[in-house]
Formats: sequence, structure tokens, C-alpha cells
Amino acid sequence: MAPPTLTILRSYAQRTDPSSLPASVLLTYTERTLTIFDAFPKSIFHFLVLPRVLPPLTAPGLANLKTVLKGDKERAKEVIRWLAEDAKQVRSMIEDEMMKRYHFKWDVWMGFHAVPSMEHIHLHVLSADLCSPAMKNKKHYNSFHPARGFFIPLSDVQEWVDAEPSYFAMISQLKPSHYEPLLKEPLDCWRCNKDFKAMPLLKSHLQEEWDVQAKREKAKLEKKRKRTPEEPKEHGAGTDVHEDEPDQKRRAKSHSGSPSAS
DNA sequence: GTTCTAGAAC
DNA sequence: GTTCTAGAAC
Repeated sequence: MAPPTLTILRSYAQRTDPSSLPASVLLTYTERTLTIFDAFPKSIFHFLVLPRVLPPLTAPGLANLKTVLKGDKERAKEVIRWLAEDAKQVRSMIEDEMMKRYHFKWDVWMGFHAVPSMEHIHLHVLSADLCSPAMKNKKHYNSFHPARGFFIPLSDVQEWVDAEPSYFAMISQLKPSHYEPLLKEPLDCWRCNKDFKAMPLLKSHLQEEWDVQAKREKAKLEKKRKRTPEEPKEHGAGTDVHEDEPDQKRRAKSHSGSPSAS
């Protein structure tokens, strides 16, 4: 296959009319941002929030988190704020969808890759499970592992911009020489810290962990239902959703075009 | 970012 | 012999 373009996100962010994007790519947009389905979701739910390229913002200035933080401080704060506001909406949409499909909610992570592969700053908004067919190798996994350090929570960045200037100057360098080695660290479960020799073993374990959580949550729900009896509603008795597919695959009608990934 | 695949690891 | 990783992609 031909090498995918690493500037696809920028091309989306430069659209004058985001609604012209295929429904399989676009989730929502605002005056300042757009949210797209990650083309290769690494969790059951995985979206990217991008700032649109509108004056006085420029494509080079929005290349990545580092270029944004290197630019005008107030402008950087503003961009981060737009992304954060939209991400909150996206999280809420994810939670609604979690309830619809699985009848329980679990955490949603929001953050940036310290050293991104694709051009144009993008905020990852993904469910805390890391269960997905597109989660294939150590680099994928460690890039989202919450304790690894490569995935930088949005809340950290929000703290950086208000921290002492000397600390901000140091931390906002985002040196690849510091962050890239983190991707090569051993595989361990982000929930229980257990070590794994190979990705397939870790993936099975992550699925088991999620299944256990789902079972617990459903038991909790059942207990609650018994405490507060209601008129029995016809909602799928014995029809558990089975999560063999990530969210995106189900929603996006396999569009062969040029999706987005990060 | 992904796909493909040689050869390392088991 | 099969599974799995990790580097090249003209």
C-alpha cells in the first residue's frame, strides 16, 4: 500500500466547510475546532479534536503541541482552551454512547502524544480500555499507557501554561530524545501492572480486564434495579452487546477514502 | 500514521 | 514449525 499522507489532519483543519467531510470522518465541528473519528482507533472509542486553521492562526504554528506552546503564550492558552471545551463535549457524547451500547460508563482519557507522527496538533479523546483490533504493537500501546509519560494528559498541559516561566520553558521543549525511548519500555498492564512477554498476550489480558469491569458494572446495575423496582421495560433481556468491534468500525460505513489517524 | 515481511524468538 | 517483532517502504 502507498504510504499514507502524514498531513491529512492539516488538510481537514484547513477546510473552509468541515461539513463537506465524509460522515465516516467527521463527528462534530465548531467555529474553532473539529472532531474526527480516529481512523485506527486504539480503544473502543477514540476521537481526535483539532483546531481549525483560521487567522491569526497558521498551519505551521499549529503543527504540533510544541509549536503551539512555542508561540504566543496567550494564543496557546486560547487554543488549548478551545480543544478542552470541545473535548468535554466529545467525552459526554462518548459517555452517552457507552450507556446506550454497554449500559455502563468508564473513564475517558484526554491528552496529547509528546512526539506525534502526524502533522497538525490533535487532542486524543479515547475510552480507558486500550482494547481494539488496531492496537497492534508496543509503540501503539506505550503511546497511550497512562503511566508511561508519552501520553500527556490535557490537564498537565493546562497546568504547564500557568506554571512558572522557567518550568514552562523546560517542559514545553518536548524533547524527542526524552520521550521516544518511553515507547520501547516493556509491556505491562496499565490497570494491574502485570508484565507481558508479547502483545497478543497483553491484548487478551486487556480484554479480560475490560470484561471483568463490564461484569462488575452490570452486577452493580442489577443491584440498583432491585432496590428501585420499576415497571419492566422491554429492553433486550439477555441481549448483551458483544464488543468484537471498535466503536468506529460500527458507525463509520467503511469509507475507503482518506481517513485520519494519529 | 500503516503495511509488509525477514528472521529472531520461542 | 509457528509466532511475533521491528525495520523498510524508491
